[in-house]
Amino acid sequence: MTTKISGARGRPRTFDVDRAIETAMGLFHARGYDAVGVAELSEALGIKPPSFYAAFGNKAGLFERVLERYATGDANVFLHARAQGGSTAEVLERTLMRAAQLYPTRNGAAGCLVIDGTRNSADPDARALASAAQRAGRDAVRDFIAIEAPDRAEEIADFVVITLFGMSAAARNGVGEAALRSFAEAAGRTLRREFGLT
Amino acid sequence: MTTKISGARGRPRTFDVDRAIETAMGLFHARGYDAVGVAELSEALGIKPPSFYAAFGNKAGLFERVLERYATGDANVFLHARAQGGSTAEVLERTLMRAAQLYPTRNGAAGCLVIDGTRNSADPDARALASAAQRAGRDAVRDFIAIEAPDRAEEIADFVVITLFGMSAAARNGVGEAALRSFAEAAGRTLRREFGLT
DNA sequence: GGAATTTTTTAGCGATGACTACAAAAATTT
DNA sequence: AAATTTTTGTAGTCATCGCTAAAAAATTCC
Repeated sequence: MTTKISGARGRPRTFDVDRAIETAMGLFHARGYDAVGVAELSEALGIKPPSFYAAFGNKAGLFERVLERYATGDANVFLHARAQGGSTAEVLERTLMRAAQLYPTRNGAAGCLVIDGTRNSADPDARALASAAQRAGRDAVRDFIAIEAPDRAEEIADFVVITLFGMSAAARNGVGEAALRSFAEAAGRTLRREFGLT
Repeated sequence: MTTKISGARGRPRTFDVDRAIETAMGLFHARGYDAVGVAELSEALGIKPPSFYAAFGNKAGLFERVLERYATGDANVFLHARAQGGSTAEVLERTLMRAAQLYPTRNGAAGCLVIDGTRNSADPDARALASAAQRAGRDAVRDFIAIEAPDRAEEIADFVVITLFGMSAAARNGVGEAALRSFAEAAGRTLRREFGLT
């Protein structure tokens, strides 16, 4: 159980860092950053706290890795919606519809980890990490909108992110996919009607 | 400083319970239930923990009093919007506009205490109290909508509360009144266009 | 095989969480 | 004034928080 591919010296790790990040992601997503302690994380990862700190530095260090993984995976609804192409309105509508599919409770986790993972957290480091990830996501949406509507990009981006905030909070409160879909569809129509997007 | 109106026996209280509830409301609203400890609450109230527990039973007991006060005051945006009369759409639009005015950060607190005060909380009692208050608010909105649109009351109530969720989360993230207003106005127009309310 | 390196485990650190036993203090009742 | 009732402050309780010192264990390099 200790065969390691890399030729690194020293005693090899007995756990998979990538799997550990996935496990931690599930816990943080389900219950929020503060509510998941290092003791519980270590237990879930099958390691002892010193191994945890040797691998990730501290709790916020693991959270940073988790957010990085989260933001580059399927959970980044805008990134994947844009990759499918189409008009500005089509991409934004698809973004909202992907959120409606993704946000409802699955394996105990609901909503968006970046949006709600550190809400009410008492840890400034964790909050800053989530804030940075959120700003990056918002900037990507705004820059994309600016291609078609540079003058109203900020305004439209606000509308999209507030819509996602509502859907994430609702999902965390147990609202189901059908209601989220209705909300997303209504918001999509508003993007065309109110902001004149095509 | 110990004159008491009531003819109750025993040593009189040296602090005002009503003022204590207001102070605690501000702290819970600004930072969330879990992030405000009993030690900090006691300090802010100018009392020692035993006086705290004698007066409120426990931390959740104080939170219950806080929520009761919050839900019967100006923070209950729907209650006050309905009291001003008007059509269904007018009352719901006014509800959203009041939220846009009320939710931005004031004295460190932002958004809605009932919606976001226990988000990610590890305390099941506190979560249940906020859930009950939230359900009561939603039921009031739904019952009001049902007078004009009984068949679509649930659907429209979902739309309204998800909109409020988004505005509360956005306000807690620092979004200002102007952006909240735009969002509320767009949602108000959706209520008329999509749901045919007058 | 011995030295060097890295991760592991054991066992705990100090700080803070919600909460409380107990007795003194301050009021009313008799 | 004495008894009763209630609140007060002192000084803790135990559990959990994030985190770590120290040494044993498991690998590679020479």
